[in-house]
Amino acid sequence: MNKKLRQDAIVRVLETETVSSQKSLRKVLMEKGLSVTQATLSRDLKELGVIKTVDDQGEYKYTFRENRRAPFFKSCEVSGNLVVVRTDAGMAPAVAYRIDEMGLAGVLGTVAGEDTLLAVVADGHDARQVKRELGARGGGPGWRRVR
Amino acid sequence: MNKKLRQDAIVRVLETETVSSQKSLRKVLMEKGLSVTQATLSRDLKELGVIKTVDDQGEYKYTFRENRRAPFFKSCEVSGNLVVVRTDAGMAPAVAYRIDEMGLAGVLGTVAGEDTLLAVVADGHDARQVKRELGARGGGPGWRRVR
DNA sequence: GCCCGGTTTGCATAAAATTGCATTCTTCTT
DNA sequence: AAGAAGAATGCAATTTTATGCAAACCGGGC
Repeated sequence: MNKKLRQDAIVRVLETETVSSQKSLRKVLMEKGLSVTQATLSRDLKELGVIKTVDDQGEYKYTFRENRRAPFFKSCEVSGNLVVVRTDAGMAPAVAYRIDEMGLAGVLGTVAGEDTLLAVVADGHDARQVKRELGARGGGPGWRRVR
Repeated sequence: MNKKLRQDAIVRVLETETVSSQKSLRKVLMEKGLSVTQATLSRDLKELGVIKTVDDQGEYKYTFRENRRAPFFKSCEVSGNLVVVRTDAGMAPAVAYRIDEMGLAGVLGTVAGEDTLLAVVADGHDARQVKRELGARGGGPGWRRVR
């Protein structure tokens, strides 16, 4: 599909350059050989959760909504009845706390180190389901949010 | 000054109602007896760091940039050569880690409980200065950011 | 292949936001 | 109190963004 391609390109552009209008974003994309209209960009940006913010110099600039959300965790994998969650350095206890707070079905408890935590899943429950639910809550960059 | 009054009102409105355009924000303010033009609102919103986001229902809505920033800490006080920082539940270790990372002059080390941490300041250094520097980095809601 | 449902896109236009400029209001200074 | 410098605001015009609608496109079943 062409849409995904284009939206990926948009993400890449916004991550590297400062863009302050859909018109100029369009120009950049055109130069990369991606032909697209401003109308489509408006829809893409809405879909991607891109917003127009004001930077330090007081200029308008497009950025990702996600940016501001605190990175929640970096990865999340299953091993047997354990869910292994990696976080930013020092964040594991905080994340563990949040997970406890969520009260996910089947989670017996969590143990946090510095940048890793384990969630222990009860027998009879599926750790992969827990992983899925954590995934839905989203991680940091890399865990592209599903809408 | 009238400007502050108006901007405060804007903050209050955006905190309580869903507003999706400057025109409708204007209407709300007018009803509250605050006469203002859309142009001024554009400037106010820019100044306040208010941005147009997309909510869960896929509708446009104005919100504060600050919202998305992870609450860093809730309060920060000095007692002797200690800086006492209160955080959200479970966040203290993470915040302590961040503070260590900042490498502030005069901070010998930090000790974190669950929602409170202490930063120990060396003799000859001023704990109040450390507090000031932490404050500059900003806390969560309540620590209104200075621009 | 051909038709059907859905999704995506462009076009044109409406809606919304930003800005230059002139005017008014504030705050100092003298 | 008068005047000057700067901030704030309205107005009008421009620029930017959003969207209704129709055409183009895609994937699946027949």
